Amino acid sequence: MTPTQPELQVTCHNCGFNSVCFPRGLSKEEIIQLEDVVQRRKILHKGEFLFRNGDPFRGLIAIKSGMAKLVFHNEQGEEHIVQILLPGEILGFGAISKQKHHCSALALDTLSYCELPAEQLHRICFRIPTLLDEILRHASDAIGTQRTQTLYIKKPAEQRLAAFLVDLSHRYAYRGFSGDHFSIGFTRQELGNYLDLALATVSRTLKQFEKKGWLEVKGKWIRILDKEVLEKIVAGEKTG
Amino acid sequence: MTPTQPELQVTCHNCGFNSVCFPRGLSKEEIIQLEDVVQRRKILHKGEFLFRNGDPFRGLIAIKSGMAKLVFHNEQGEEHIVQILLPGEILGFGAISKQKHHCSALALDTLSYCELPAEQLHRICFRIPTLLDEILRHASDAIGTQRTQTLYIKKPAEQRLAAFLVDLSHRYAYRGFSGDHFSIGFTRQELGNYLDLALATVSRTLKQFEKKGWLEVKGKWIRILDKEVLEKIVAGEKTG
DNA sequence: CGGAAACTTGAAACCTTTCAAGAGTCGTGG
DNA sequence: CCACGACTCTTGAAAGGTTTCAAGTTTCCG
Repeated sequence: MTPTQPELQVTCHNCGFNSVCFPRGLSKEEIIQLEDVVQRRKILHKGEFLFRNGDPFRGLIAIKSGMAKLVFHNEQGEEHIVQILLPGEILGFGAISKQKHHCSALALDTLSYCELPAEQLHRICFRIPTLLDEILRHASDAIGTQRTQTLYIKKPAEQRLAAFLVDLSHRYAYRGFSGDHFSIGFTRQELGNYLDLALATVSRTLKQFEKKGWLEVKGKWIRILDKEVLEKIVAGEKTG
Repeated sequence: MTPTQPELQVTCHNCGFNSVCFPRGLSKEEIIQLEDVVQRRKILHKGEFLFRNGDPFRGLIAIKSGMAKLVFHNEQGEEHIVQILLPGEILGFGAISKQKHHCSALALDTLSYCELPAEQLHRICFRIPTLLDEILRHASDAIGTQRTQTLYIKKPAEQRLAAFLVDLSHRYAYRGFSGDHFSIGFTRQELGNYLDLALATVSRTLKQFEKKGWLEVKGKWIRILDKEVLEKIVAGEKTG
């Protein structure tokens, strides 16, 4: 609680994400306790790493601004994008088990983040019992997210892309951004990698959605024009 | 600690899985404390539910014997098998977040299990600090498992099936069973559902592995004959 | 403004699915 | 103990969705 930059310092209690991030569900007093251990990290630029595969687990990370991608590298050196992370979202749970990262995380654009240090994690859970529940909830959410991802990969290209867009839209909206006009962060190549589609298929399907008037595509920016149809596509209802 | 069936009662400290299940990493004294809250449940028969989609989260479940499958039902009523569970494995983490289940779990054969009740979860973590770490580790493992599943779905049929078999083999071996001769639990239909392959493709690919002498297939029973080749397939190395 | 990177788009190739028919397996009852 | 029926599995052939390949077009950034 000794801000080094009084003017600029954002702490948990005055952070816009405190209802979705680490402090979710905590009382004002508990948030103040939490601030003691949460570290505000410096800014990263596009392509810089939050952590690399094999790094020791240093703590849970909350994205404050910008986007990140989580990538897994297999034996053959192929890169698989595992997750995309928006402001207000937390990453690092996968590394708790073995206390080291099995993925790399890197900035998709300029990014800032906070960290709940690993060595404090245990102690702070005991100091703030509510936090334990919240950490477990976040971990549980991470399982659900990953399961949803698996389920979508099993559907045809159209549904897969629609599911991605609808999911992103919800996540942006939930965190206070526009759910109708947002950046997908990924290039077509990366999006294809994430959804297990060829670059060409992503491009074609996106164009098809645009032709039908369901959305407007401008590079990485998407404007959702007909969310209901997209949600029907996700649900598997056929649309001419 | 008041066994109702002194002769038959298996408690954590004398359970064969206590190095992989809830008690993993706990001292003898801690295991005794844990036993106080872990409930031994009755036996289920094939097709009976451990819990159903929408049920309130009653606690984490550890399979003591038999196999279970975790299935998700989407809006259209399609069934997606999310996970297969072996003896000594834990399920239920996905339900912590919303305190209710989004999947159903049911016995693939005769099955017995233990439960760490939800209402005790918080308290027991405070009584046994080591358990908190272990619960977090198990949750973290669950994320890793689900991620691995997603990654395998992205590969061709051959690799996908090989990955499933090698994974199952490792998991059986890790829990003290034979890693070379085991049951896949699933029918071809279910295995196809799980791996996102048509029933026919599962059958064909399995037959192909058998023809090449990598394994012996007898209904649901598999005997691994050449684990090294299978692992090469998983890793993506081509094999004539 | 120019070059590199990202994206679009068509056509052929390919893996997997679907459809369908037949063989095998299991459990129950005569 | 064998027969029967139901379910499961195998296997072939055709259909289909995606990928791959490749050649343009656009966009981005120095």
